Amino acid sequence: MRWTKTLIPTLREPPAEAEILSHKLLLRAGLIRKVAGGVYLFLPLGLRALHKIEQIVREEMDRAGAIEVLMPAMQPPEIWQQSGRYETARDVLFKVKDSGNREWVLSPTAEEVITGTAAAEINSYRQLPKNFYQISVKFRDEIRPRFGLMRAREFIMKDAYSFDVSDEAATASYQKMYDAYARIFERCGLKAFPVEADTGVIGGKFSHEFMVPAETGENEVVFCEACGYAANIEKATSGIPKTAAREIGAAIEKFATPGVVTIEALTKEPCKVPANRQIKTLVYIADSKAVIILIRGDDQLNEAKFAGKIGTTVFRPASAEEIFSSLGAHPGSLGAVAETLQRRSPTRPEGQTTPPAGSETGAPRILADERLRGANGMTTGANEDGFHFRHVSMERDIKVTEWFDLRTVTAGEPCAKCGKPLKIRRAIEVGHVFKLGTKYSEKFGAEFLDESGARRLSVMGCYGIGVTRTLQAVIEQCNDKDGIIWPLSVAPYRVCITPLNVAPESEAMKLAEKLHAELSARGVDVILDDRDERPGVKFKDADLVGFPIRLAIGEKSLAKGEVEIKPRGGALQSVKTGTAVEAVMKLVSKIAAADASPL
RNA sequence: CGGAGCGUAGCUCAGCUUGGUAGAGCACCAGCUUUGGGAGCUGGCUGUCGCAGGUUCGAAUCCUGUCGCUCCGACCA
Repeated sequence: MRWTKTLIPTLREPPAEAEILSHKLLLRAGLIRKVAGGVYLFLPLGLRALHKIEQIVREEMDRAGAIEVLMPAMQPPEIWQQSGRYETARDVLFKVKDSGNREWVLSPTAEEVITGTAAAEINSYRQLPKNFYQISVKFRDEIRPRFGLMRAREFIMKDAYSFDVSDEAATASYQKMYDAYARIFERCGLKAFPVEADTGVIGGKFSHEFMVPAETGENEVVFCEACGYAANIEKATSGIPKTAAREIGAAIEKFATPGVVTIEALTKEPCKVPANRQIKTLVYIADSKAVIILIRGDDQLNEAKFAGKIGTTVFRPASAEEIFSSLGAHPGSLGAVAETLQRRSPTRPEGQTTPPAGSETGAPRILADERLRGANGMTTGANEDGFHFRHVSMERDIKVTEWFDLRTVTAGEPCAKCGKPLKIRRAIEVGHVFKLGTKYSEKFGAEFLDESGARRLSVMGCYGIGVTRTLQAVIEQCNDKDGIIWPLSVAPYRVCITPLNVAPESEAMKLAEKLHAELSARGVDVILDDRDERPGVKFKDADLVGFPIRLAIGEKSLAKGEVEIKPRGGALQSVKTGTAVEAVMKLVSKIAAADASPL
């Protein structure tokens, strides 16, 4: 390819729309352009890099035994209602209407379509296992798209769906994908690592996310360097001890706390109650009902864990008014001591716009964090503004409906497996594998007949890779002050030939043409910078775009019968013109070996 | 959804407070010079000042509305 034949609109200055480095580089290097918020155009160079990643994904998926299909981006809402995700995923589901006012769903993933297809087409255990995958445009109605390709409304994703005869077989399929993912990201030059993850709106039994460490990542990962434990903070647990029990038997006692409405304030004079002896009371509205959450004063609620326990994704913190109408006090004086709840629950003010909080019996569900189990001598709000209780015993004074792990792990807590201190760092989620079980098989009747003629449900798994996000993650991880440093495997072109004189009859240009032809013939992606620009401009652009190898042909070295070969970010070497092609091939091998070196 | 900020040339931005014929740098075009790390000089092209209303003799500038973009928040009572 010749530079002047394609379009590489590099920018000297980063556009104001870009905040993080990889986004700036995507724009500056002329890889993408924004068409609308969260919606991007891939320019020729960006598309080439994207295709390289897609090809790696294809090769590894094929190698793992998956088969490629292509499913529609627009899907009938009925199947989404059938799976239940029309409701549970409604916040992210993109919906459009056609001219006949018929509604369509723009697919964020394709469990519904593929499971329906499997139900129709797979009838016998002889046809299993199967793993279908596709690489296609996906849609999410993001509340707030940001960071370029990181969180976009429209993006490219590889999604795969496995069907197996048994739980054990499904676990094997899961493991195959897990291994394939590790290879895929390694081949893309990414230092990605798997972490235990929450299953979110996809549902399922367990899952792992593949994470690329990056300060700009939107996920937090808890990990243990000693034993290798790693989990998304939404899922992570630790070996932190439960709250120590204190004097048994002290009677519960109300005391005045005028103006004290925060955990922090209660720790100070005159109350002086340490945060770890306080019970924090939170109120959420889940499926239009109030749910009380109790966690220790010095802990923080983990909403993802909470969401996983209550069985609905439709929830939000209650407003101060809702809280007052259901508990009789404002935030800051809340508690779950049984007598203060019974007093309120059965009757409710007339004309209330908010549905009465609580279950049929009138008592709200009370979910408590495991760390509070058995705690006594605690302090909590009295459901009366300006008053708290002390000497509260979890068991004696509070009727906890369910105990769960609801708190968020913090750095330094002991690892649950080995006891060493946990660390936390930010990361970009580039892949996610789920063991789904039979959740979707049941909804769509994906059954088959086993050897004995019995009807059984397929056991499923699903597996996603954010292809466009992976592209940006590569840039986020591979760059320096001058621009991108592409791994060989993903580079739009591996070699950039830079003649400093581009006059057609010049010796430099003739040699450039010859080397371009020879390298192309050897199967190397190569671009010839035939622009009539000053050397500085061409070098700056080559660095910005990040070609792994630059081959410069200037008068000075040409006079010595040499050309210059320089790996991006590495040392320049002069070689005789006659050996230039071999030298480049050797350098390609060397870089390839370095890229593939153990992480 | 709440809050804040910003919309002026392809890009980065000034001008707005105090209303009076639209600006700079880079980019682009032409010419000359230059030619190994984003060159210099001369000349030139480039605008729905986001959009719609309003105030005014006159609006990029003031007012209202609206759309878009960016950031923060939407657990920690």
